[in-house]
Amino acid sequence: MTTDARIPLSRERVLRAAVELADEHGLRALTMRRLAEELGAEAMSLYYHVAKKEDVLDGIVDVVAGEINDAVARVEPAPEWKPAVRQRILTARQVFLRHRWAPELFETRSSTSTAVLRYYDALVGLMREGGFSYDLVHHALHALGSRALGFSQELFDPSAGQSADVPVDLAWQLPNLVGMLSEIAHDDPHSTLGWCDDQAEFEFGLDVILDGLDRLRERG
Amino acid sequence: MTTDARIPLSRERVLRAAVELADEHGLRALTMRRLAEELGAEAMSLYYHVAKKEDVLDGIVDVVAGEINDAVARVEPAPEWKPAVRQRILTARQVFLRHRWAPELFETRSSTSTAVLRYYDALVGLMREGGFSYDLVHHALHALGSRALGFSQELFDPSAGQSADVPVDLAWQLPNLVGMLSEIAHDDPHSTLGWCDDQAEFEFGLDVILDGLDRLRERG
DNA sequence: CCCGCGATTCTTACGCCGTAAGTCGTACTT
DNA sequence: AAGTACGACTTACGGCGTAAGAATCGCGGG
Repeated sequence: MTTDARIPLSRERVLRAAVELADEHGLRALTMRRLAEELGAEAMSLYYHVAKKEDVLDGIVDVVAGEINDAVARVEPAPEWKPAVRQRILTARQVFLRHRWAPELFETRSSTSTAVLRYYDALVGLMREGGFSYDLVHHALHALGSRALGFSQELFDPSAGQSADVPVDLAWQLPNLVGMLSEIAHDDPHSTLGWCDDQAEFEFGLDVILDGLDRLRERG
Repeated sequence: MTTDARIPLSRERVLRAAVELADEHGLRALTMRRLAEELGAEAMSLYYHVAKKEDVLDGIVDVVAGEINDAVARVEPAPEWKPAVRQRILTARQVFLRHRWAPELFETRSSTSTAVLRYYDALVGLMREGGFSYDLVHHALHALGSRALGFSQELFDPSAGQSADVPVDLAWQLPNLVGMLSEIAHDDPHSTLGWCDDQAEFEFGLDVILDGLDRLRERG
């Protein structure tokens, strides 16, 4: 369909098509049949190159993590740990902006892709060089959570919680939220991601954590 | 099945059974047919009380958020904002420990449950009383992310990445990770949750953020 | 040239899933 | 006693992941 049927299938081709399909139509649209169709093949043919659908999902996580590693490899290293880590994470984030379906997938995979491990390894190295103990690095990774990889799931969309779709009687029970949102509303430009999860908010949260970690590092 | 078939179905009974089913067998096991079976009914009978499966998922998120609100309502308020917020979040966390499937669901729902809104409203109120501007509260909620509700998804399980399941040749490429994990391994007691996401790590990350926010608040 | 054989792809089929459409029993109203 | 409306049930459809086996392709040796 998308490409010539002459080209034989291969694990790599399947995974690339899967990423493309998810990019264009979302994770829900990524079914074995649809994926096969996109490759000009039948669903069962994919199973020669891929164990099961879970394998495809693990695979595209690895593909995205590979893109991240490629991207961070191209940035020149900063001298201090904090800008270095910050830069690295923001660069990784760019990849997630190209693959909006990826965060959900990264968070639900149980096995960890080797590309992700390589990413974390380099991050640990950066912090070690910056004077962190292994123990503090470990805590830091937990504190950063998904932010270490460049994304943060937003649990609720404040801009969607505005007066429009919340019934008035409920809004009366939410004085603080309503107050906050009415004050926020008018200075909010369009964001990088759709919601309120824009670049500025991500960087704010990231800096709060990095600054906190830096203080803990100084105290030794 | 679980309860007497005499009791008529109702939205509430359906949702309660759904929570119970997810608690016992995971989200994957929560299908309309299985849920009906658990209630001693047929799958299609549920649709009189519930619009569609998505409605069930939204519903059980609301049920869990309700449990959270009940739980936090029972804690006596602390005088200062930081222990108050901290206590509130750790109390909410207890509820997620009873419903391990809930984080995944909370993060993938698009519409926000009213119970969740009420939870956030109270949290905003606490921080406002503590001297936060609306603007800083807004940033704070983004910085906390899912931690505001009491959970944090772990992207990779460091303890699973130990020598056992990572091939040796790969391990050689991950010197920093291997170093960190070998040092961490022996002082790690059993955790509250299964993985490394134990109570201590959650509290560490939470305190890093709360301390950072406090400093920003002081600076006005 | 053709033949066999392994590598790759396709066909068919099964058991799940969510749910649309229509039927049936029962209890209350009049 | 008949009508009615609510609540549960039956049947059926299309889509999913994938098990099992048949068909096809490409290529090296007789």
